[in-house]
Amino acid sequence: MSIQENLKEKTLVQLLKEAVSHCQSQGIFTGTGTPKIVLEVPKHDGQGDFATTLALSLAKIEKKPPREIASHLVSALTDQVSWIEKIEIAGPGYINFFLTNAYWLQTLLNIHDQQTHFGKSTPKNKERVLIEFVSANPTGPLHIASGRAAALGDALARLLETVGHKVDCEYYLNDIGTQMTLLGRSTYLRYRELFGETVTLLEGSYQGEYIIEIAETIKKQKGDQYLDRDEASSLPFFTKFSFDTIVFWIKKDLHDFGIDFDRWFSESELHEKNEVDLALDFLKTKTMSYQKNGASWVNTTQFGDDKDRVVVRSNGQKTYFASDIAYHKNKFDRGYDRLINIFGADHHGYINRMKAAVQALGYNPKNMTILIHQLVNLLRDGKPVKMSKRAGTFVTLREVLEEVGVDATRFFFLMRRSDTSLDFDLELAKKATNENPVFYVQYAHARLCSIVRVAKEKAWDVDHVIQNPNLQSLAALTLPEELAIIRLLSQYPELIKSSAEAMEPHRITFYLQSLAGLLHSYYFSCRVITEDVALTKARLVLVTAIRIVLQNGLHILGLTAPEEM
RNA sequence: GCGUCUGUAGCUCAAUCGGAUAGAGCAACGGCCUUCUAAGCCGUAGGUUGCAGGUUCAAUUCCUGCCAGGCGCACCA
Repeated sequence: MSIQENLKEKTLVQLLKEAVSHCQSQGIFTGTGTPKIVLEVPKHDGQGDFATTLALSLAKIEKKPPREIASHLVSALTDQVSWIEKIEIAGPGYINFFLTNAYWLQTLLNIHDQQTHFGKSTPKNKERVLIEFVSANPTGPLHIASGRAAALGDALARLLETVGHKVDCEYYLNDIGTQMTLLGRSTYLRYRELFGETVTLLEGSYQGEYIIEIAETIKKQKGDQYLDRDEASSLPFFTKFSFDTIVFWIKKDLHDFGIDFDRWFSESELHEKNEVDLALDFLKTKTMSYQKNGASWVNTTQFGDDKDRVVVRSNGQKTYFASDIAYHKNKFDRGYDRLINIFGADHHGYINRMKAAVQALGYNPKNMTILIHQLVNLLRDGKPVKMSKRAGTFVTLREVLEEVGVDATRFFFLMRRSDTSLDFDLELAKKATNENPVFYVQYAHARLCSIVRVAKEKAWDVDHVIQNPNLQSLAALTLPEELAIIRLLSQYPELIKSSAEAMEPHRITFYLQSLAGLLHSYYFSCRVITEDVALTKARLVLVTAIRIVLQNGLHILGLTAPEEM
């Protein structure tokens, strides 16, 4: 890690720790040991670069006023460190640290030194992570709600990789079962209809236009050869053809959305390899399952589920849950340290039963994280659009991508915490193209590129300037705006770590907006390219550093960083 | 009824492990292009953080109860 981070993380904390023990050895403090020392970046100007609430938390133990504790601590901090400008006690007992400009300028050197690696880190425990997401049933094109899961899962994967984990992305395909049969029959009926037959659509059958589209393709390719055959012998073909077509669409939609899964895992594969039976047998030998009323149940209640769950129905059919158990066993057996599942809120009832199942299988449920994202409320002109795949009334991800654009759609989904529901107003999203915050961020990047272009046109050797920065020349950066930008830049690595820890990519969108805001403001008030050679060089280093951080952040979100707009 | 998520400015949302004066964008109003991209900048206005208690030096944050909304509670997938 950077020298600077070590300074902040270790030395400042260390100094405080030493101060505490010093006070204790002098008998000023009666307690023993040190509480956890937290450094935070104050929200307001004039409160220092870092602050600690150490004195506040010590107050209770020592039974002394926090400010008094603080002043003891500060006088114990006699060890003079060159990069501390001054220390103040403020408010109820905060200790505020003001650091020298030179300390901050070091950040710019780090950024230029690390480039795309700035913000990356190495975890204490590197994990092999499998993120399963989207996994929508392949019975129709992806709709917009899947877009949220897709954007979230992909950003999370990039984020976890940035902090040093090995991440694979997987899509679980439900390619067998009653839904598949229903899909095949829906297409089959539409096929007959194309030859002039009057058909009665099945109860609950898929009725979207796309079914007719698939039927037409079959008609084109196969003519009337299925017309005289009975349904039973035709169905396997219609089911497979429909499935293949839809999976092709889904892959294409996701690819165009910037997401390519490492693996598409078929449910049927589990059955072919007998893994479902093996998993159920395994539970039986572990006495985690039992027979009741002719069905086979897993005792999930002992691990916190509301009720026990059926895995084999009394008619002999295995439930979906049985496949899920086998699937998760399969995942763990492939050697992953951590499983992450991203579910829509309509599946939140599965959390306890899946965790219980994992535990019944003998794995630690803590190694499986189920992330719930609340649903997307689709609106059109403020009025809710009811979506049903079967009725064929839904808005596809593709439609939104074509109308709103990939970057804006991704950003829109990632801007909100995943556990709040999200209103997606189609008219607003289209109309708001120019107002979407993603453009604000991307525009900042484009502006920075423009500065570099102009500088080069004016014969500045920008590359040379950037490649050879040193603290001395950067000392020309003295404006409060410039230092504010640098402080924000220096927070980037910590932001990435905490976002990854919390699995909350939305924090990055807010960070990027703040950074873009500072840049736009700075751009308006200060010119980078001036007659002042030293100043221009220093500012070129600054703006290119901003550009690197914007690029790195946008990359994690899966967005482009355009050079021109 | 039980479980779960949410409730913060007119709207959509932030708020670092419980910290100082709760912040942005949009919408509204008033300014700024002869100078590196005006998809921008500056300013004004906007709040009893759903309600009521509790915990403590400190609560948007934690706890309890209530109110409102979303979602889920199958031998469906």
